[in-house]
Amino acid sequence: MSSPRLTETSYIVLGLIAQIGPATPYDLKRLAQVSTVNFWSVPHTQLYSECARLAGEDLLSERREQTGRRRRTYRLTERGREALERWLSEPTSELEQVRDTATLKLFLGGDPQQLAPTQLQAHRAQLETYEQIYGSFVGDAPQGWRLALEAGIDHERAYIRFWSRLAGQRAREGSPARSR
Amino acid sequence: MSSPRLTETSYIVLGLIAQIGPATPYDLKRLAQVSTVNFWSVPHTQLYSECARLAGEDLLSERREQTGRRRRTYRLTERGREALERWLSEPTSELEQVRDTATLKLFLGGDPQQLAPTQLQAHRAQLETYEQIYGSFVGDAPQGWRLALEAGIDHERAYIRFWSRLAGQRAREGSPARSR
DNA sequence: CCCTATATAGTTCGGATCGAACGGTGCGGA
DNA sequence: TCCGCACCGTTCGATCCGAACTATATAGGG
Repeated sequence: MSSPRLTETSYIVLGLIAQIGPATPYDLKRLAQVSTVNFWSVPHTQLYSECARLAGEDLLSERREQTGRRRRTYRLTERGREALERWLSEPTSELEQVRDTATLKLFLGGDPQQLAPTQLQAHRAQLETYEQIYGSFVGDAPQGWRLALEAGIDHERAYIRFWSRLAGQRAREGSPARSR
Repeated sequence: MSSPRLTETSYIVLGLIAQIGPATPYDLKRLAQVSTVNFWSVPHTQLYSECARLAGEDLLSERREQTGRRRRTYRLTERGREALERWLSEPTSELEQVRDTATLKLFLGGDPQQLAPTQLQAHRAQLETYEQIYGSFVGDAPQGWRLALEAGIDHERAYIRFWSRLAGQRAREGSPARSR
């Protein structure tokens, strides 16, 4: 049991199982791919190790098939549900962490005019994907899913505005060949 | 020399040195803290190891004080500058990666009304910081710095709009006690 | 009924990343 | 002189990450 030391990844596992019921790591993997990826990416191998770890902490219970693939199915324990509820009810003042290669290039001196078209295309495609998913939620999706997706859509729109602005700008002031 | 295998972190190092001239890892650390953190965070220990690695690849040259702190100062080699220029001139279609604890809580069922005030406060403070830095750039900051910061400001505004919307909403539909 | 192709499911392993913690160095002031 | 703090640099173990691989199930063709 010891000191739990739960990370965000732990709560993704606990939280998804809470929403969909008993699941295998593989189920979680597929689910994470379409839902969570937007604001928290987890490599799939970690879902396997994380489930095992949480089972060791008695936050999940594990049942394993005796034959064939010997799949492990996990479900929430009472302790697990408590830990999740506790975490969910605490607000956080933590800010987002972002890693964006294109902005980095811009920062280090990349040419806006050259970067913008590619980024615009990528972000427009992403926005379209999100909107499609959003459209497929009728009333059945949990509130949290809708809200998180709305946040993602907002951000894609912000990126599109940003890169559009750069694309639409004449080569910008005399731009003295800085640095060196 | 071998196969360089450069990561984004590598280019941050090369790029910052290109902009400010010869520097120690400690210089880079302080600089990164105030400039890059917005769209790419690098833990400071990695700056030390990364500089050493790049020197091994002949992309940086290293000179070390013979006495006292024995600081290592790095400067760009010709090869380093070429590698940097090559990377900067390639557009990328990669999208941002985000990790945002608050959105995660929302997604997993956290109460919007409860999360919003804390997030609003945090994002407002962050926006203010950015705007202050932006104000301190008169005309002297490189174009990339201004643009990257503008992107950061756009995103903070998006977050503020988003959380404001949630804060300002009556406890939302009957919100059937979903899940379980 | 067997063979192959494809989707599903799970694991291994080495390298990259991370950050807490620690150990020196230099300087200003008592 | 020597104390204390800010500055500077590094070590180390833990975690994270993902490419690559193995194994299982199933469906369709012959």
